Amino acid sequence: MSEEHQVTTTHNGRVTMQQVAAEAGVSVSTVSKVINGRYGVASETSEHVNAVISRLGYEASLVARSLRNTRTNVIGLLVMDFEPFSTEVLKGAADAIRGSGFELVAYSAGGGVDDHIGWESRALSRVMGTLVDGAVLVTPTVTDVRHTGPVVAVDPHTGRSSLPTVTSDNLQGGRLAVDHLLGLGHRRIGMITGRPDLSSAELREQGYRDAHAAAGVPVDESLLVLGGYDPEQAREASRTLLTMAEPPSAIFAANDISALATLEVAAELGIDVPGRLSVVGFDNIPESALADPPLTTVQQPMRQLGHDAVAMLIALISGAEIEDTHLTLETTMVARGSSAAVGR
Amino acid sequence: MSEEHQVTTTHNGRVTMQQVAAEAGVSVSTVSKVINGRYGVASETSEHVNAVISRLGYEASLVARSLRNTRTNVIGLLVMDFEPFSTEVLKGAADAIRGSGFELVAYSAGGGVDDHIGWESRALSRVMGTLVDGAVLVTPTVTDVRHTGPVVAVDPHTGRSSLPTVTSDNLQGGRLAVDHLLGLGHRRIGMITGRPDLSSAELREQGYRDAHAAAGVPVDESLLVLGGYDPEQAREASRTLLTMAEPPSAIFAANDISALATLEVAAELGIDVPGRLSVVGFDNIPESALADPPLTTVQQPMRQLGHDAVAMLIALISGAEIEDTHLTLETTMVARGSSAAVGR
DNA sequence: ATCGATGTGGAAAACGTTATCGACAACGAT
DNA sequence: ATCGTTGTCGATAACGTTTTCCACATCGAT
Repeated sequence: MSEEHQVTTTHNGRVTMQQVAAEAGVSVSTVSKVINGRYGVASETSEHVNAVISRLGYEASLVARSLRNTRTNVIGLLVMDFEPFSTEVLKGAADAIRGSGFELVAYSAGGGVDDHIGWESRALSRVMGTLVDGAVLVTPTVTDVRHTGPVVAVDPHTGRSSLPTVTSDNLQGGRLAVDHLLGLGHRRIGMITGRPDLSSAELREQGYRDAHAAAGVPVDESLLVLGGYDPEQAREASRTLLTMAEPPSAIFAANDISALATLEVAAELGIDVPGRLSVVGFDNIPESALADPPLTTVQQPMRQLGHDAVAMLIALISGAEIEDTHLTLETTMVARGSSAAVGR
Repeated sequence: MSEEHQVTTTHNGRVTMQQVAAEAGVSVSTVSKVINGRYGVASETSEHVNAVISRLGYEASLVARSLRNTRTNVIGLLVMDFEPFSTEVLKGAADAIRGSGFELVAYSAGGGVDDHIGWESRALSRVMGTLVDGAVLVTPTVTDVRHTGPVVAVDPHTGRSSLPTVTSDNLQGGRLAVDHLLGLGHRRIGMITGRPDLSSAELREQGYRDAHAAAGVPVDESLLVLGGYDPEQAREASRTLLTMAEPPSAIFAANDISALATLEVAAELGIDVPGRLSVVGFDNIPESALADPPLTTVQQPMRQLGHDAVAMLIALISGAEIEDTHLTLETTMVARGSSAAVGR
């Protein structure tokens, strides 16, 4: 018996197309055709080659294939870190990828996050066009990115950006929160505002104003205090509001972090929540459900963000011309224990 | 001025090494040497080439590089789906990857999960040796996998497996839970057991027995009822236990899912928890903290699992011979409102 | 002047695929 | 008999890197 047919594995341990061809007694061209179902191979040989393939357990090298073709059928999702927000987005993205013919891989910047600025650009240019056909960028604040290919940003804060974006409707969310409080009878509503450089903060504040305007309630400017999305600063702001001569009966914080700080300050001052003070936050982070009392807040549709981002990305990759590349998704109220009717 | 230096981009939009070489007036070999810091190129030309590289924004194609080299310096993490458990593991893995020189990518099976059996094998053989140097497998139950390279499984259930495994100590966790109840004075402790085919269930039950033995409390076999990790079956089991002639004062469920079912049944029957019945679960899923009352449970060190799995994988990739390839990590008690001293 | 060192650069093969194109046989039609 | 036609298959050139090896020049020493 000839030992010619002996399968010699590569140093890698992988079976290569060469080996399949040799074992089947045909050329690599033929094997390739069989695999890709190209026309021009007798059904007889096709079956034989397939038999050899499964016997040897051959799997095509994705790397070689990607080098030859330009498409990889993989889309990447880049996150700075796996915190709750990006994790939820990731889940939504995973849902959307089903049956699309694409695969999803998630990259964390973790590897070498020496300087935060520009990591997106670098990570992107590394993978784009070689490992993935397009990318979803999940980032706290989008710095502008020179992109080599289709990119969609999921960004809770920036809003408008030069690249296609899916974001949640911060304006509507702010309105929702304040409408909720107005509906409970509150008329003096304080607000702890967010980071002034982020459009999300600006929009949430605008929502606060719009809700007041729509209800015909004048805004007392002294009730808006800067919290900067920062717990310490928010604590300070809460103290300012709650020790006023005529303190508000409710506080809308631009951020759950800030809202939780407000709850702490209220507890320190012996102010009962929601008896004497209602508090509403924004984001619905996991801690909020566990707070005492559980925090009423505005929920961002995080999974939906991920879902719509990959849907949009796939459309872009397929060469479709999208009319509006800025999607904003609606937020929802999550009413919990920290808000109640005024003067109860 | 000559237009020779005009940069012609590929169809891909990427700058290639050819273009850099042409622009710099050297050969591709030289460019490659400069990039990889090989010996044999004058510092003068080196600087010049580097200047051209940054001017053109060149980034090496990872695909081509991977095809040539056998190492990719990427490790993959395969999950069936992004549920809470695998997500936490992922976070731990991301932590462990920092500064290791590797990058982490996460694959979800989502793409084509037509048949669940064997998806691990197929996904693995697709990426292994071409896209990644090794993989961490996060899977509900490890089916044995023919692996082409270094693989570490993170498996909450199977325990012993042919491949290197990181798992949590189910035996110790079971003891912990029952010790907690014994410490509260309970002497008749029911158990809702898990799926009999999983070693995790077996070990948790053994922990139950060990704790009893250590405390010198005899085990009443009629207090062990099969729950099978399934909510409906667990509900049934709870009813059986709570309607006995001499019902237990506490129940240890092999699973948070089962424990929550027990809470529901107790509520239906008008049994006060923790007044007349203490309940302890296992896993600490997110819902448990939100249950009424919040569930006392045993927490698996999920992040640590991920962390140790990549640490082990990196060691394996580096060719280290590991003495013990089966790591089991300790669990911890999370005491919440569903357990209290007996007969309070 | 000639010979080896030494320093610098490029040509070419290889990694594992896929696509193009041509070779060759078989065969029915003229 | 000759000529397209059709069906089957294989050689070969890419894709963008890295590495090995060879060529050439310069220079100090005999």
